[in-house]
Amino acid sequence: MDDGLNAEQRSAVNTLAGPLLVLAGAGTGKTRVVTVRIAKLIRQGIQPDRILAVTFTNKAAAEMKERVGAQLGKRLKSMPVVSTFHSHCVRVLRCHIRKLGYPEKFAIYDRGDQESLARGVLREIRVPGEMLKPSDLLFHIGNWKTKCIRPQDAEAVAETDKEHLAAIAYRRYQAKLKTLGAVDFDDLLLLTEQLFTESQEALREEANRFDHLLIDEYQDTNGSQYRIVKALASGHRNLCVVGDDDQSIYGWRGAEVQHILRFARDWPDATVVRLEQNYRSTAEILEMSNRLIAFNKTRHPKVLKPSRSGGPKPRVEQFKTETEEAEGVVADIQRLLLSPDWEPRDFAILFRTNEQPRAFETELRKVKLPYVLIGGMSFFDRREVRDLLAYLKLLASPDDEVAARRIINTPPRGIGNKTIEQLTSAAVQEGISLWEVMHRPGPMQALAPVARQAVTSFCELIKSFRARVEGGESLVDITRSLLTAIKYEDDLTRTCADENETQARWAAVEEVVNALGAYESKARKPDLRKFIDDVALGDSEFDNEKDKQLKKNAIALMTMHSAKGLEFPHVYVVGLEEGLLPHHRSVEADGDAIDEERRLCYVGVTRAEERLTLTMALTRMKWGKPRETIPSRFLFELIGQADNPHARSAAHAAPARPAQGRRKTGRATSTTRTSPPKKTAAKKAAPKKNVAKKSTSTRPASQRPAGTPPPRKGQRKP
DNA sequence: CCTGGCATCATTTTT
DNA sequence: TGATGCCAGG
Repeated sequence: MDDGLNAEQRSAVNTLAGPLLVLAGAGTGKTRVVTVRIAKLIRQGIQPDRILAVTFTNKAAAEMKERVGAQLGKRLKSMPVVSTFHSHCVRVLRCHIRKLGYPEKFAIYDRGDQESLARGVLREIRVPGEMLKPSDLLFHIGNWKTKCIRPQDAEAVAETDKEHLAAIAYRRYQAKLKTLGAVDFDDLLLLTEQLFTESQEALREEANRFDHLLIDEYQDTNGSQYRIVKALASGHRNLCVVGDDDQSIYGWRGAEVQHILRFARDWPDATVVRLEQNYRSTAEILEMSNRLIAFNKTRHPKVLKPSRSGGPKPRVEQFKTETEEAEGVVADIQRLLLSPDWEPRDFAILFRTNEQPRAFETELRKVKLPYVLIGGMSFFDRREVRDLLAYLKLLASPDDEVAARRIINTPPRGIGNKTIEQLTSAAVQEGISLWEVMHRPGPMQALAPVARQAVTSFCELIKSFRARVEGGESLVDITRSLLTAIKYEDDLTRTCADENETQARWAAVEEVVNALGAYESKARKPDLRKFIDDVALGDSEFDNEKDKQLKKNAIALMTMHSAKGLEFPHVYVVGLEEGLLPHHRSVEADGDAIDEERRLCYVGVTRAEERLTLTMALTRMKWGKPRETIPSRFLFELIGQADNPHARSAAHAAPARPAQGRRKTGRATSTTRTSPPKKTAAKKAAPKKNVAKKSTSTRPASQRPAGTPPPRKGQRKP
């Protein structure tokens, strides 16, 4: 049954017991190995539902489920549990969170909710916006949470004024979450971890639920996840982790490559299997990729070996502006699409930041090529979607203050800021929720009669619909009638500039209703809260939509982050410029930030199966102003001076470069390049490169001005 | 209380 | 450039 597996893959599949680390390079058939392995476990008599596979994204989970299903046929009574960390933690917490003093029906706050909450907290403690913005606060809280620093300890570690302020706000934020019976994304992990340390009973119960634990994308686990994994696996020790340290791109979210790097130390009897045979990309693409990633200092050494030969050479293209970059790329795609070999879905344009796709979108629209913009959590950020979800949340959990605030006066029903202010301060004083305070005679009497009336009827509205939910009526019906009751469509008509916008927004509302309908018809026992959880965790019907989008025959536009795990015949990695691909935040940060950017770039280029195009713009609009750019250092690393005369000449020219500072980029690290690699040269003139091996090992020291800040640690191991 | 206009502000990646 | 916040007028 493991026919067609190579030796490496086979050994990964056959090590069924004990700790196993699979170091799977890009395009080495990792998913296949994992699914075959799971299937094999089941064939050996392991109960499917005693296997827990944890993936990083919902998409990956869905895919894995599908493939395991395909391997085994549908006649299984149960299926392996495939879940993301976050979803699994929700499941665990729903059972045990009482032990931590939270209500069983806790609400999950997404980013938008967090922001509202943060805003409220800052208002309450009267911190003016210029001293600490909600996003700043969340940034700090996020940092602390990923480092497991509790609110009460944050002040001790705070250094700057902002941090001290944030520490105070953090206490309040966390306390508030708790009284509201809500948890944020980080809490899901943090609380699970806490649960496991505080309750042996809960830990035992959860750990005993499975005999085999499998973690995909292990390089992206953060501290909490790492400890949760350890806790769950230390009993049976049947832990299989799969990942590629070279593709660790979530350090900013607390992921630590160290976890995968030291797996063998954590589990001394671990088997380590390397998958290096790449089935995805042409030899030349791989050569570039290998050469690039070799500049990173800390990694499990591995070199991807090609199985494909031939194919067009990877190209580097340089344009004057980002508009021309978009035009150039799109024109190239258009040209290729003339051939019957390719269709739109074979193309992907990968970028670093979310402002980049704009130019490509307009261009693609202009020439009427179908495209999909993946990611960009735009859908849930849309006003109308958030509004409707807030109503649903309020129906599901009465104390959801953030939701309440959002829709208490949407559409306008005569509850203005002043009223809300009064109610809030009363709630703070009495230490109760906004919802509760609306039922206290005292604070209510203090309101102006008109406002009081408005508040009362709002409460009635919510209560009546909540009763219908509890009565078990169809959620879709309830939602439809709710939308009618609040005259939401009228409100949209009123507030939108034109009819198109109204329609678009209403369509989004309908989409939510449809998703609810889909959920309702699929779920055995539909539960509004579960639906809302799924939406918050990105595990909803919407994602199926997104997946369908990907399957739509369209050119894919996405960030390199969201491209992980995907592959396309034609890949355009765009915006290879200093400050953009090594993002300036990473350039300024010290430590391993640049290495992560390099990994990101590596992820980008290794998506390409057939043909890779790297592009950059010589000037790029920033904040409405055109700004000169500098070619990304990765460009030089990718090309490899040994292979390309222009890259070589660039390297030779380098000694001149330390005479820098003429271009006022303000950063000492900037290399004052005057002649970036010429596209034609890179494209055509590249001589046959049988010298790749040599070129990987030596990055001329001269290429980077000596002694410039980001110390080149890029010495690769022998 | 609501709205629209003006100013200001900040620019990464996402479960 | 675009998103958001604040203020003044309705």
